[in-house]
Amino acid sequence: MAKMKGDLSKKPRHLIQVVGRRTGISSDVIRAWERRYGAIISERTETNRRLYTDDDIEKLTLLRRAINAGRRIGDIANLSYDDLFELVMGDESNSARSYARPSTGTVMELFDEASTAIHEMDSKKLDISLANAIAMLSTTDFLIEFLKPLHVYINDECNRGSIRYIQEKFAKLCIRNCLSNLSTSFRSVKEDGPRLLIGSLIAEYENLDTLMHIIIAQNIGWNVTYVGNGVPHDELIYMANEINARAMIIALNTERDIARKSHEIKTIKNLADQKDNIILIGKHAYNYTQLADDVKAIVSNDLSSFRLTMERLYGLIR
Amino acid sequence: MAKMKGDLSKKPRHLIQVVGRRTGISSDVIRAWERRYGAIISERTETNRRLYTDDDIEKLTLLRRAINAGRRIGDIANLSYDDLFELVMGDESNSARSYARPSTGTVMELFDEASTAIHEMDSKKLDISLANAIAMLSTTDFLIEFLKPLHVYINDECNRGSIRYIQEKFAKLCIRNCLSNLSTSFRSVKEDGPRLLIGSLIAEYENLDTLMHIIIAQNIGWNVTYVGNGVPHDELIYMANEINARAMIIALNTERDIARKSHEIKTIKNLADQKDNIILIGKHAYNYTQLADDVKAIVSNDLSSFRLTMERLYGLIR
DNA sequence: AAACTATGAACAAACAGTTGACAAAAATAC
DNA sequence: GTATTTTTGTCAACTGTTTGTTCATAGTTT
Repeated sequence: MAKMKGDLSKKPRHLIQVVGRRTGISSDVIRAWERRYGAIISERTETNRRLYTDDDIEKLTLLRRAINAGRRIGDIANLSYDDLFELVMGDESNSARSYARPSTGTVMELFDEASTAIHEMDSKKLDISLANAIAMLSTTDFLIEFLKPLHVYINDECNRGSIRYIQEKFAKLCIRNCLSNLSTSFRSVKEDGPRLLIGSLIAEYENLDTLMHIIIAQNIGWNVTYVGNGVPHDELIYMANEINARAMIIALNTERDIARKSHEIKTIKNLADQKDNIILIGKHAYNYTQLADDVKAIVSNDLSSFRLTMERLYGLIR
Repeated sequence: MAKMKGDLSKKPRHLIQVVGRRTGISSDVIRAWERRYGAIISERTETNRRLYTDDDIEKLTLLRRAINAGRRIGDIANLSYDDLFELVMGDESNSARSYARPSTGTVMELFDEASTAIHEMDSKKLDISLANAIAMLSTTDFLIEFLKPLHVYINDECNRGSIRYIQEKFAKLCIRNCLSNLSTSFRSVKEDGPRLLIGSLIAEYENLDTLMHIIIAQNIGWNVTYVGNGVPHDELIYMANEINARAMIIALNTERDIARKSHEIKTIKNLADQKDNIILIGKHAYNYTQLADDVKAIVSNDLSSFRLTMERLYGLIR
């Protein structure tokens, strides 16, 4: 994990399409911003293709967040990263939060900062670490390179006994909090993306991984409705049909009641209007591979493959 | 709050829409105030768009608070910032005890908006309603006049069967989300308030009411650490001592295991460094009145009395 | 060949500005 | 207590600006 930034992040290596997907800004718009305001002027290949760096992506992400908060692109396009950052932070919190920006933002340092806060049980410090990580990293990197490893770390340390149960709890609540905030800041990005229902069946617990999946789906452009854990399958069907969900995600994180859940998933498949797009995620999703084959559901075992799956689906639906 | 003001805050850089969002005053009104009373005369861009400074936003916010406190815009629009500030401080301290200020019309409308969103199962809409309510109301009003009734409403409607289980779940998750955001936006307001530990004992569920209590405590100035539900009492003691908590709040929302919990609360009382400040909140806190007398804990049955209690304690400690 | 990218022009929707009108609420007069 | 005037938020009509999207044309990649 923890690939050092630095090396890669300065290298122009992303095609415009990739940038579009990762930032949620269409390629046309990125080009228009360049043409009209010189917002991001990228390198080119010998054949004139635009190539963007990770930093470009981060700036674009900030620009989009600023626009979300009511800014006009023309006014902010050529602000520096720092000014933009300050602006976005001000906009997104009605009462000005103060973000302490760490000097150098490698994933490792961010990680250390967060784990120290957990050991010290300092929720304010942990909050700030998480906010910093969001600010420094692109959303995908934040989740995949930073938060997911942090989550694993917490579980491991707790199992090893080097942090206590209550530290695990408090840390996970801070993370949940942070994911909530992130989710909210993505909510109004796309005018009206296709709707996506996320939940888990009875005998499942709430899981931070599920929340991370939500962020990724929102980041792509889905309009997500999350209904939490332990939902009876007929309720899921009802809601999916009512809100005209174009896809449904079922989180499977325990090994209990696999038989019953399998049966329920089949029922959902049969009764939901959108029969085609059921995605199974979670620690124990692999137990349902056979079932998934039978009913043509998709099993997604990690965040990266989930992102690809949801991007593909998003493309198909539009 | 340690952000270097200076450069940026004097620069006119906010469009009217942004100002509207941040102050909760509609653009029409901002323009009307300028036209009629010269309240805030902003700079313009070359193309005649209004551009406001941070200071302008603060003055507008003060104006709104003054109006909330019963002033007339015509009388106060061209006061200086300092005069306005004193006025508002005076007004708000005089009426500080009566939280019934918002015209019922506003709250009603916000309430309708939210309940419609719940019936329609539109999480985006519900999010926006909640955000609107936060923008329109003071934090206390938001919680006591708006969110608490909404919470009760959801429970009632679900019991009556007029909304379904899944609607209840999704609505509560949206509210939780919103409370998380609110909590984050309060986190760094005060530099370092006294620390407060909030959690619940084993055999308790997470409850939105608890989250509302967190906001209120933060709003007063406490530095809150929330450890969630179902925490063993010895873990609570450990953490309280480690972080040097000046008070501990225990949420009691079920009627299970009252005897055991009573015993655990006694143990906490005996072993925690700060023995004096234990506050019992929640639906079933009243079951512990006798115990509270014995161990000199405080029982708080509703948000208003909780606010008073925490204010008093805050005053005593500082 | 199909999918992707670049460019510049054109377009439409959303937004901001101005002015004037209106109605509900609040203040004042009677 | 009722009638009036004043205050104030909202809205509509119209003009101009900003900005995302689309199209036609042409080049590149696989």
